[in-house]
Amino acid sequence: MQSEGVASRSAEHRDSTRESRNGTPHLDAVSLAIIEQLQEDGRRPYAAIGKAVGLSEAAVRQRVQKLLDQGVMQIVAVTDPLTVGFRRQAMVGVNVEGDVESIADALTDMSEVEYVVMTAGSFDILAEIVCEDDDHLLDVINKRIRALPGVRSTESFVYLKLKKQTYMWGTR
Amino acid sequence: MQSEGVASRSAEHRDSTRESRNGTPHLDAVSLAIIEQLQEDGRRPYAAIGKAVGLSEAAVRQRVQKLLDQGVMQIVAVTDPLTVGFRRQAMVGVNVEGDVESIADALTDMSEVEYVVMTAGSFDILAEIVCEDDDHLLDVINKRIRALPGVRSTESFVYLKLKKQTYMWGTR
DNA sequence: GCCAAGGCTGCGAAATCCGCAGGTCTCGGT
DNA sequence: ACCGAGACCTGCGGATTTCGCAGCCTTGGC
Repeated sequence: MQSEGVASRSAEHRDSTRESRNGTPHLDAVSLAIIEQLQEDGRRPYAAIGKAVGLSEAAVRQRVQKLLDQGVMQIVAVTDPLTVGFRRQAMVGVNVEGDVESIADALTDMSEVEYVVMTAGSFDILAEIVCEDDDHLLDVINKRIRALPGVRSTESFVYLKLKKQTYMWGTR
Repeated sequence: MQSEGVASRSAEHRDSTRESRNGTPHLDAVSLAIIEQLQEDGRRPYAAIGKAVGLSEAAVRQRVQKLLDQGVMQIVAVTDPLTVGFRRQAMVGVNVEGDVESIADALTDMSEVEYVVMTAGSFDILAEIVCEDDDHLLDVINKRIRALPGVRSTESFVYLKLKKQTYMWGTR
């Protein structure tokens, strides 16, 4: 049953999370509600979530597991690295000539890069990087990122202070 | 099994999280190790974490609760709003004349703003905003942000595709 | 109509969470 | 020096939650 092959047969039974064109699943209202619950508290018991969204404990558990497996969401601890102590952080705007996506992929492969997004505007890509110290930061930006073939230019914004960080879209 | 814990029971004074001048607590190695565990899996059982860091289940539970209460970390579900479906996202660079922090606070108060960071570079502040649709996005940027007294200029980067999003500083 | 697949429910059994009492250590006041 | 307060840890039961699985229902293909 581990088909997972290309298999894209049109055979499409009903499914709370089915694939659309690029492989990103479409979510129904119940899954959205479950995610909202977990955005408030990632450790909330399945039974409590079930009560809130109108499903049994087991059903919630299965759906959560599926959302996790599909990579639609992740349940994790988030912190402000600056608060936690060591490390330098910065956002880097990148301009690319040629294939933007391949550069984005290259950035994604770097362990120091935590966040990569392709954008419209005066930057093609924004990447957030977390480093040990200034030397490390400098090294990543100047030696690694600027060295990528296709990178036309970069601009850096070193983090001074994180003011807000939430994950509550949908609940307001 | 000699729990290879991180705890070094001697040199350390008491109080695993004590305040420094700005109110941000200083964390000891054990708390860092606990956070690392929860960055891998926010639902990992306390007993398993305890085994990994060399503490009892109850001790881990107390520390996690404290870290949560202090706001040092949060355990939540994170998603890519673009994947989840609706909503437009953008990063906005802001230039300020006068008090930067008060503008940052004003941005923090907006529910559409999920992320605010003060930076060094050609922007004073970077803010990530999540909106219902293009109209909403336009409204927030032009009517709300630009209207703030002290905002000299803004530049927007509309998100096209999120490529990477991790929370694993410290584990590499 | 029949069958396969996906999803939901309803159980026990196992594991986890929770609250609390009791012990140790350090600091600071008397 | 003595003693109390505060912070932290451990060790327990008991309440909850998680887990795995069998069974039922519905949908869509053949």
